[in-house]
Amino acid sequence: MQSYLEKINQYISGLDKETIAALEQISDIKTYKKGDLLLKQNEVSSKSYHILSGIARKFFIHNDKEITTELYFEQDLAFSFESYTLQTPSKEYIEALTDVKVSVIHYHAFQDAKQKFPKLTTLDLMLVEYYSIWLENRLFQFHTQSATEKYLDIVTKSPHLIQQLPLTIIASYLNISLETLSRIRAKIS
Amino acid sequence: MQSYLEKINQYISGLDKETIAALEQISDIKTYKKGDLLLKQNEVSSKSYHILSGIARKFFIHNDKEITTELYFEQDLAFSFESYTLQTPSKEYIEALTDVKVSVIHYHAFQDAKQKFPKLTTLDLMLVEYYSIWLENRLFQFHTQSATEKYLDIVTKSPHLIQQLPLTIIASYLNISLETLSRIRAKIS
DNA sequence: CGACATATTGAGATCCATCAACCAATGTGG
DNA sequence: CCACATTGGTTGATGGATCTCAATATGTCG
Repeated sequence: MQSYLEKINQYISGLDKETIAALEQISDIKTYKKGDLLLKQNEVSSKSYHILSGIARKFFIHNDKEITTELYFEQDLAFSFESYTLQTPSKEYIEALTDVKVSVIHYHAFQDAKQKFPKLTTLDLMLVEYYSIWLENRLFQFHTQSATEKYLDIVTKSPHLIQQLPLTIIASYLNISLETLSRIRAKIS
Repeated sequence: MQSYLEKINQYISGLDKETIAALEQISDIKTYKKGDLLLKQNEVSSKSYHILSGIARKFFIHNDKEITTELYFEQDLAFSFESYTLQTPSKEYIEALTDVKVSVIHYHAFQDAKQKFPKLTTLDLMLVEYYSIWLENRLFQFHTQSATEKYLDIVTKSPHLIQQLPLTIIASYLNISLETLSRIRAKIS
């Protein structure tokens, strides 16, 4: 997986100048404040946000409970996949968890660019493949791991999550209650 | 989602003869008997199986328990996504649940074909997008639904599952125990 | 300081898994 | 074609993981 990200980055580095120029031309730098919503529920996700700095999350509300589906750090690509791909209303919100700086590309601009620069289709494919594998692994987690195991997993594999995010968000990302998470932490240390 | 499948099928219908011929040239019809393994754990998933008839499933074993991750019916595409994409050993098995007839395409043959027929890259992208959305929705299920809700969901949305598969498989697909599923069914009817 | 968000801890309830016994249908070898 | 094994499903008893509700503590910021 790590190496697949490298492969993607290599692919980007190897793009011709025209393709890169086309990408830059349709990109737009924006900033958001902590707490701002980059995408609201029922809105169509018509832009992709490449995180340049800061942290964001994607979440939805079910039975008055917030469930975090993805956390975004520097270099990540944020958007609601289903909404973006089908151009239908989003079930999810995207929220800035800190002040955030992003590079924005509009859906339609990117679709057009793919027509003119076929290498962007290949890039798109690689990115979606990467996301699919990530999704598969997350499903695998929910299929096999207990609350404690899920927590230990991010402690070892993604310690930056724990250092930079409130437990409320972590719990909602692991789909366990804040209380359970608190108890797990007490027992472990 | 339904309509996205239609869009994909339309795209295939609209392909030029050369592209279609190239696809057919690298396809191979094969049959498997009920119980046969189309892919074994630790094997690299080097072929995709387009199901022409019959039923198959993908599963892995965790703590001596089989967990079914996907069910394949006519027209579905069967392979272990991560293993196929990264060409690394598969965590999962693919098993024929009935006698099965498939059209097989080798990974490398398809990669080559994409080089020569760029429309296949677009097709590949659409298929992976479809799979990502499917994965997102499955994750959504596991995040939000109880055992009973998951069961009712397939009763209403995929009744053919219940008609054609033993409860053991259904339970393992919903990630609940066979006993729990049996009790849910008893309570409902 | 006061107010609001964040985290901890306790008690009780709930969902579901596990273990075990049992039943029904199917099929196979002698 | 019977006897018995195998597969698939049901039902009961029990326990564990985790949720919910509620009270309390800690932290942070205007």
